[in-house]
Amino acid sequence: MSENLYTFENEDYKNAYRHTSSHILAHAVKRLFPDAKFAIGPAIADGFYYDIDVSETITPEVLEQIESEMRKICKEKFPLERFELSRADALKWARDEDEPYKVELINDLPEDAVISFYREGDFVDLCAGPHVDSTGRVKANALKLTSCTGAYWRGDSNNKMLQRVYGTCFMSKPELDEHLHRIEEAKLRDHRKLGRELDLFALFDEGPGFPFFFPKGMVIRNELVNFWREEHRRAGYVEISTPLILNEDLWRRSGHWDLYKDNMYFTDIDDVGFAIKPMNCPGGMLAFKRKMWSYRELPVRMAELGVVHRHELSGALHGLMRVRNFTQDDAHLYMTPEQIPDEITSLIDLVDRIYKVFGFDYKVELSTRPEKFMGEVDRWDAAEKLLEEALVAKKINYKLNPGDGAFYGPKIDFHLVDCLGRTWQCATLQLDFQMPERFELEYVGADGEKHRPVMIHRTALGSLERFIAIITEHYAGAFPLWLAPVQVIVMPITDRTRDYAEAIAENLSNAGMRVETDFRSEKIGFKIREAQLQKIPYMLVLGDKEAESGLVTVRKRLDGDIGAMSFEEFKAIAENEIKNKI
RNA sequence: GCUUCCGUAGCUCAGUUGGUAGAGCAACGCAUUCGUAAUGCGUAGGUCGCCGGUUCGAAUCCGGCCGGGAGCUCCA
Repeated sequence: MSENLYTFENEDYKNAYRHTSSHILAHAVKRLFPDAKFAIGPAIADGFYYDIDVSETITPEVLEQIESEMRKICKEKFPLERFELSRADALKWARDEDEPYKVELINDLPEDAVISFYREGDFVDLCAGPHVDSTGRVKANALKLTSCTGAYWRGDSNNKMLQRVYGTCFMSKPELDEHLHRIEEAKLRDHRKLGRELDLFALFDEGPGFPFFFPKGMVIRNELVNFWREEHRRAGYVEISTPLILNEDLWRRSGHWDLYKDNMYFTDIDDVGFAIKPMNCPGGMLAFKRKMWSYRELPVRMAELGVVHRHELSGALHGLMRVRNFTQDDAHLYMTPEQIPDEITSLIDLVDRIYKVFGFDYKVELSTRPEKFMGEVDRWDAAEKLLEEALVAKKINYKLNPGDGAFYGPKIDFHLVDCLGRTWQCATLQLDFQMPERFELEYVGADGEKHRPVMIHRTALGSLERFIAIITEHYAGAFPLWLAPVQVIVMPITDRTRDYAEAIAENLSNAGMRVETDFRSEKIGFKIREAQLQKIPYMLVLGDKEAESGLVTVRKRLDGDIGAMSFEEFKAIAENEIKNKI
């Protein structure tokens, strides 16, 4: 066996170690608050948690008390002893201990399950294990409780909310410190902070969930849209635009009224009910239905940068990641059934091509029929199979999310990761047999008969807002040249070189570059500092030497001073960088 | 929406047991003309999120709203 068996390089050991920590947590809570009832307490990616039902409110001060009690338990070095009970005895234990959540858990175990427990000192917990052999294995000084929040029992908002205590632990204090330091570093690239510092975008109290974009944020947004348009033009898309507000009847017909009403905003026009669109598809259906289509024209790929409004729960809002007003880079594809596999495959390729430009790593998930759904079950099964086959054919690793599909069809989602490791759904690809039925979409086939097309809903970026949030964190605000709001800042060292600097700036501007000048009577070090903090990719430092030689001295955001060169040479470097999006 | 914490100048934050507000940065003005991450001096800026209550007196205590953070639920 490897000598790394008892280190965190061994995932099993790490999980056992952290799982033991969660037992120690429960043990400590039990000592301090004997009336506490315990739910579940697993190891997770960065640590562990335990869901607890206890009358005492667990404040940060209480968290510290629990933490020091945990340290004691570590030092008391209780061995962890496993034992098994019959179902009847296990239930008797849970009832005697007055642990109603454990009773439920035991009752839910399969008929043939082995019901095991772990004992450490006088604390016993229902648990499948495994654990480390002693509470003394857990390093008392490398343990930290990080937060306490609410969490519904079994993740169901109809159930009681318990208190979830999160903690983390490592095998040594330096590793814990490093972990905490990493989290602090990550917070520095939070898009909400960078959005304010770089003057890109913000949310105000006056519009919770309704984001503002400022001039520099709009540059990024527009560059993104230009890129998006070019990629879609090449992929055979046409672009449309549909209204923000449409008659209520349309939403009844689409099924949104029945299944999505709680998330929609409404208004009246001349006493007639209208809805503000939460999705672009119904409008897209009307755009498709405007004329009769021939099979020769299919597949039709209609894209739309659609502004949608959704009444998300206030607690779900999160910077630009989760808002109530956002622009989906939507598209609806209409095709014959035979064309489905090719279209799915080329969509997966399109998303991959786009994400590669940003150097993203993404996770793929396949979501199937939800509880609230439209249509027939066998149609759903067929659609799910098609999506699965496409993923398998492309050899893509994916996670299955049963019951997580849209109400009109199953979907493949692409998730990107934010600075704190949370994942956000961006691209989505949804197969839909329902809308074409509801809206009676038709095309004329080779046989001269009318047929019903199949439809795919999809986004590539997901929403401009979320995507901009993700790239802001991904680049930590240091956007590549093609996206940078200010690409070059021209800084004369003294007023003597102001005219020269102005001329250079004008030439750059005429060459299509986004250029700013800094003519303030500040020292060059100060100007550079500010430009660095604004993460401007190129700084041109122009003094007497440059004015005389007709050159420009270039400073790069990352590499510092890269020396003097001709204006043309600099322009060529910059243009190459922009063209290749590096 | 739920649990919990929070809300003081544009930003980051002080403000001791209730006695009606302070710093740094930014802004503005003046001086400085400087070679790769902070020149100096000065000026201005706040109904302490909002509403109500307790009190002789509230940024501070209590209640209700609004907004935010973390998480749960839900989702692009």
